[in-house]
Amino acid sequence: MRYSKLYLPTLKEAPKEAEMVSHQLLIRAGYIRKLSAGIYSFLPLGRRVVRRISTIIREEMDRAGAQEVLLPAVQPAELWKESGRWRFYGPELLRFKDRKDNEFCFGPTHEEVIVDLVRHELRSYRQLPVNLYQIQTKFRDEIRPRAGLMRGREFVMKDAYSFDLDEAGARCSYHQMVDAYNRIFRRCGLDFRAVEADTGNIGGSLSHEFQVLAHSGEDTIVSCSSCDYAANIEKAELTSSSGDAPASAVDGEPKLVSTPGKRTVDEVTAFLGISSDRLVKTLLYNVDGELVAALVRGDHELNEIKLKALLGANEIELAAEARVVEATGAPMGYAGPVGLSCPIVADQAVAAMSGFVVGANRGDHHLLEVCHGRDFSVSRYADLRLAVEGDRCPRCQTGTLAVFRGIEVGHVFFLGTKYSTAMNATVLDENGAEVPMVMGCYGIGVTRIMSAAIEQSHDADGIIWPLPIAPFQVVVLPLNSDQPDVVEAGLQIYEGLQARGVDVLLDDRAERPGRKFKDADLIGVPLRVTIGKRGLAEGHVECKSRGQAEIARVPVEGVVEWVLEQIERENSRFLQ
RNA sequence: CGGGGCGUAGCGCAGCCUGGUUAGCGCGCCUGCCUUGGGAGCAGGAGGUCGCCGGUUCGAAUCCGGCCGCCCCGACCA
Repeated sequence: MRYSKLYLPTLKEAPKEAEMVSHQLLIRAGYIRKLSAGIYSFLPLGRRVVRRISTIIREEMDRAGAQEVLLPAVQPAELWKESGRWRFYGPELLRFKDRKDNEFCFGPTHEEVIVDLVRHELRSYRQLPVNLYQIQTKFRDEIRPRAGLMRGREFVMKDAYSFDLDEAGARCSYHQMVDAYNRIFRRCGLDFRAVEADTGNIGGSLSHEFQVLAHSGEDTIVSCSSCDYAANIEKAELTSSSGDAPASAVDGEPKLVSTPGKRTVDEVTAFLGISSDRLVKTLLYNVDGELVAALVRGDHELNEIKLKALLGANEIELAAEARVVEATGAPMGYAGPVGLSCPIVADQAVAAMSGFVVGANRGDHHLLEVCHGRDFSVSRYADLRLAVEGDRCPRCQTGTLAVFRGIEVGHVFFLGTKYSTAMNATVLDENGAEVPMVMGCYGIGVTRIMSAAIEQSHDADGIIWPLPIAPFQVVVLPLNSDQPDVVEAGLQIYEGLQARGVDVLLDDRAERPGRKFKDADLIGVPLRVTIGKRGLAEGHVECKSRGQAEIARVPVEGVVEWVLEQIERENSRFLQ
């Protein structure tokens, strides 16, 4: 491709709306433009990256035995009513009516459509397993779209759905997808982790997320220092360590102490001169309408997902201030378990404590030397807190957990028969019995990968694409557009590379060198061939990798080989 | 939805508080000259419903009210 013909508007300054690096660079480097909140156009460069990523995904999905389909984006409400999600999906589902007043939605996901497709055709266990996937645009009316492609409303997603006769088969399909995903993200040149994940509202029992490691990631993940355990922090289990041995109550009774104006853990512990692990936080939750108190040690954070699971609740939220005041008889900040009438659950670490500090359910007062069992009773102890750096690994019990930030680029779910049962997608098994197919679903955020790759790989000058997903593999810069020999050499190298199947961008603009360098760095093409008149006079050009400082002087006739070698080397790094 | 901020040329911004000539600046764009190893220089030029609607006023980018859009934090998120 010749730069002079490329629709590639680059910007010197980032639009103020972009805060995150990947967002700024995607706009500045001419990959995307915003149409509306969370809705973007992809310019040629952006389109190329989407295509590169999609190609890798297709190759690996096909290799894993899945087959590509293309499903409708617009879906009739009837299907969603059948699965029950028309009611449960909420405002994130973009709904509208056609001219005949029939209800539709723009698909945020395609379980309903795929089940409908398959239930009419798959009738026998002999036809299973089947795994169908598609790559297409989804729309989710996010509460708050942000960070460009990272959390858009409209986005490109690969979604796959597997159908098996039984659970064992479905598990096999699931693990095939996990393998395929590992290959896909490795081939995309991403530094990522597969982590155990919460299944959220989609349901099911087994789930993994694929998280690209980046400081700016929205998700927090933990991974073990010695075994391969890794999990989203929402999901990370904790076992009670030896330090958490149950404490026995000592004789005595709580002491009421005045703590004027001290509400937060920090304020109270500083005021009393104690460390925060000597205090127990009392959090009042509204659990499906009922009030429940949850206790965690002062230096710990409650994990709401664990609390929700423990209580088997549909909906939990921190109780509103008025409710807290009503239940405790005290202003916010002074809640405590002693004398509370609602059920009390506590983190297992609290079980190991005795003689601790809690709120007194009285304004400006706390209680010292409180013991559970003696001063109040806990209906259940459980693992309720958020994991932190250094916690013992729940799997191997020897390693410790490290905390990372991640960007979720893929998510696989073992669905079971939730949708097949709801929508009556059954086959006959070998005994002639009608059984619901066992499903799995597997998503990859194609456009989000673009953002994630940039978050992970950029510098002050711009993007540094991993070679496998770069819009071009090489950029050729003839620096002096007024020197026929320089222009001619550039053209020869360009054509030579094209002849070998290399995706090459020739900067044939009559721009000054500085601008060509700046643009090349900004758009992030991994390999660069620079042709200057002085070097050319000596028969060489300069070859460089975007992410590295070294410049190799290569004879003009050796450039094509140099590039091919680099591509070969890069690709082998990323599997293939 | 709660909190905060913003909307003036393609992009980044000033002007608004304290109303008053043709609404400025930088980048980009066009023409010419010049220049060609890290976003050059000089000269000339084009480009604006000041987000929208209404109000106050002799007069509104500026003051008031309503609405819309966008960004950030939070809640939320197969």
